[in-house]
Amino acid sequence: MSETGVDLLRARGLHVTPQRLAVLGAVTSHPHATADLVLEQVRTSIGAISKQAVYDSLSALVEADIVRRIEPAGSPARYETRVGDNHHHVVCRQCGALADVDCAVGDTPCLTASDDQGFVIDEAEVVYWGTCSHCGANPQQPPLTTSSK
Amino acid sequence: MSETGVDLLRARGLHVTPQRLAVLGAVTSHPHATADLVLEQVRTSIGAISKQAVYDSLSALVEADIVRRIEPAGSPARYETRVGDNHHHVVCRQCGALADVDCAVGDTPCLTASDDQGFVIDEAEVVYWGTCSHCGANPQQPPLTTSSK
DNA sequence: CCGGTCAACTTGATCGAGTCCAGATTTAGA
DNA sequence: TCTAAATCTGGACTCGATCAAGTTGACCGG
Repeated sequence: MSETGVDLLRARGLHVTPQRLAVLGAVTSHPHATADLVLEQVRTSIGAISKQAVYDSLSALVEADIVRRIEPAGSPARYETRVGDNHHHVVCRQCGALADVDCAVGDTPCLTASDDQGFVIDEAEVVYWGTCSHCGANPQQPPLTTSSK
Repeated sequence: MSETGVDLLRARGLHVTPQRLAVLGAVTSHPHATADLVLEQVRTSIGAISKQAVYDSLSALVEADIVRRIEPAGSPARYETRVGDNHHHVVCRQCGALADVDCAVGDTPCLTASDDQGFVIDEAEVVYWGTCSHCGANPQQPPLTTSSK
């Protein structure tokens, strides 16, 4: 609990600024947040911040392995603080909802391609596509991205 | 071999137009092509087509399960004609090169998440990240996306 | 063969995510 | 405190993709 973010930043040799702390806090309290949502959250918490500062802070945090960036097809980039564990994601085709799932087999079976084509593989990313429980129950009423506006 | 594309389109009840045939041909002869590359290729083959028609044709083909759309993070969408078989992709972090790989275990081990969070999963997409043989050999000289232009 | 109907195409504008740039400000360490 | 380096601001801009209105052309029935 004493990992106040300050420690995390200091440990990486990054400057400690209110903006970065707020960005880190926003990502922590809103897993899978988009850059846009982070911007809103940070503005709520510290009053004002530029879009540029958010992107830069997020990039710095990703670079420092403090947060992880994920980009499901058809969605803007999302950020989460869970790094290091080998978990994957489920995406709802209808509403875009995103949830965490642990790796299917526990180990890392998917990290070994049968034929690596000469590539040196360092990461396997798994995205499950399907329908969330809400959309499965209400197939006619997509809760998001309706043609409003 | 007699699947001249016309048959494929007819079988799905789609109108057969020169534009769609050309788009399908471009994707067939250029696996993993971006929409932009398809546009170029089609213009070379039939002279003129609008960007809109390319996107529309590609969407129709994807909808009809004739082509598959893949969207690696940080890249524009790419299209390929291999549908039905359960293969995945390797992406080079440096140059963005993309190659096919078969599923690691042959079956579909990755299609079963340990905890589906209430989602009904219908597809598992695996993306391997790494370095291609070319970039591994020339780490200092990224062959693409240099600051030209 | 001929026309009718509706899908498909064209043009042009728009949108959203993300990046880049120049300049002002702030931080860390001695 | 002082200095160099890193960071933040605000706007313009790129790129991929989509929307909207109107015209063209493919398919079907007569």
